[in-house]
Amino acid sequence: LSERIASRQEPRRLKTRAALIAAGEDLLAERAIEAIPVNDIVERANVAKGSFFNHFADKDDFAATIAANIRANVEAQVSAINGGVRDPAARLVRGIAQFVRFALVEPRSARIMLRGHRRAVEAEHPLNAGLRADIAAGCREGRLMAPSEDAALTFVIGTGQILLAAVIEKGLDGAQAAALSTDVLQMLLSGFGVAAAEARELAQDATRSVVV
Amino acid sequence: LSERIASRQEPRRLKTRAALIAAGEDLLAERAIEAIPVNDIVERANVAKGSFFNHFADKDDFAATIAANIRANVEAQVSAINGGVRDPAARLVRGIAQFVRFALVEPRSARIMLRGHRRAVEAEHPLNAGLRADIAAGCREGRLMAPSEDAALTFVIGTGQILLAAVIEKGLDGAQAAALSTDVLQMLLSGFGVAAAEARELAQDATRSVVV
DNA sequence: TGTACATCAGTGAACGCGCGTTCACTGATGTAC
DNA sequence: TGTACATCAGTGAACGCGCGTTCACTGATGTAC
Repeated sequence: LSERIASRQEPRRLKTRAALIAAGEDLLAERAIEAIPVNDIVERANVAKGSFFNHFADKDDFAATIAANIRANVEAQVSAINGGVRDPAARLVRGIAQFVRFALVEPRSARIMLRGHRRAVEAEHPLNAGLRADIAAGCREGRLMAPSEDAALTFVIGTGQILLAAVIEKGLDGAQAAALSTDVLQMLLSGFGVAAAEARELAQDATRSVVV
Repeated sequence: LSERIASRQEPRRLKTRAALIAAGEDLLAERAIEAIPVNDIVERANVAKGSFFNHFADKDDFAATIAANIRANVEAQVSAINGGVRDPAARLVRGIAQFVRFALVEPRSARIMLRGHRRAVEAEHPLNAGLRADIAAGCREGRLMAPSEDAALTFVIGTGQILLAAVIEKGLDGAQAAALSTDVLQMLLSGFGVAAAEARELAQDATRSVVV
């Protein structure tokens, strides 16, 4: 939105900005933006208070910027993991598995995402649009069975969210997260009418290739 | 905890307290406690600022009291709806359907519950303890099939949470909520290995008797 | 290469508003007689 | 029933702290010559 003309001091500027954002990610992982004084942010970033307002209009702008960064990050990871994978059933579980991996690799960001779960159910959310397409394709091909597309989407989102929450809140390690994800994703595919044995295999493949 | 000796002025006291709590429920449904000034609470409750601190130690105490009330309320409703129902599969979907009904009947409270979703995954949560028992019984009897009890519990909680979120955030009416719940609960039971036709029937019974 | 300079991000003291909390006082309520 | 009283919840002005935000100034950076 606020595109700025590149300046000679761009590197200096970016360094300060990055420090602020890193501090914000640390603090937002713990509590909501309303409960975080600007003082805490700049202190952690080792930056003067005034600098904060050189970079962000206000606290809400700051929080929104960080949330948008994270969302874009996750979206990119999920769509990357499915590059070249055609089977809609595999795409579903691989996408969720990548979501879980994100929680393991970047727990700070995942925590922030979990807190701001507002628009998670919305159809317009890009992550959800991708899911919806996979579900629609799967139903069309007869690969997946679901009473309705809306319900299927809701069902999948719920599964993804709860896995994210479980990994973060219980502090699972990689092995535990992989085990739980495999079992839950198996149940998810069974819910779509995939036979138990194949569901397990697909779930295992997804978590193996992704969670490690 | 802080049991107090009954006084002559108990009714007067309770009236003020109820007004504060009602105001708090209105406001907490919109935003977190940190973002709600005490001024707003007492103004909406038509009560002097000082009264707030006659009743609650501080803002956090206030928010915690409201959250505990709501939780107890939901727990009572869910356990009531399953009185006399034996079949674990039916108990699962009826419990979740009651959860959805709660979102329809008391959207304010449901919104607050959704916001404070912190400990939702915890096994010790009474709602989850009940679920776990039903799942364990179902697996023992061969009525339900799941790769692990933990995964099954996670799966069910995720489904319940996402339905609550969908009803609240999309503002579904009773019919829409019933339709979505039926479809999602059918998929949930399929995930537990219940045959499609029977899963649909159980899901329909649960939402019919409960959501209306 | 060295020096003077323009640019622009960084700085932190200062401001004043709004907040949570306190407390001396008011007055409503039920009781004693 | 009526009146004096004790109790205790309600009241709201006052307090002072901490907050978000501003802005005049500093100094780092790259440029011109």
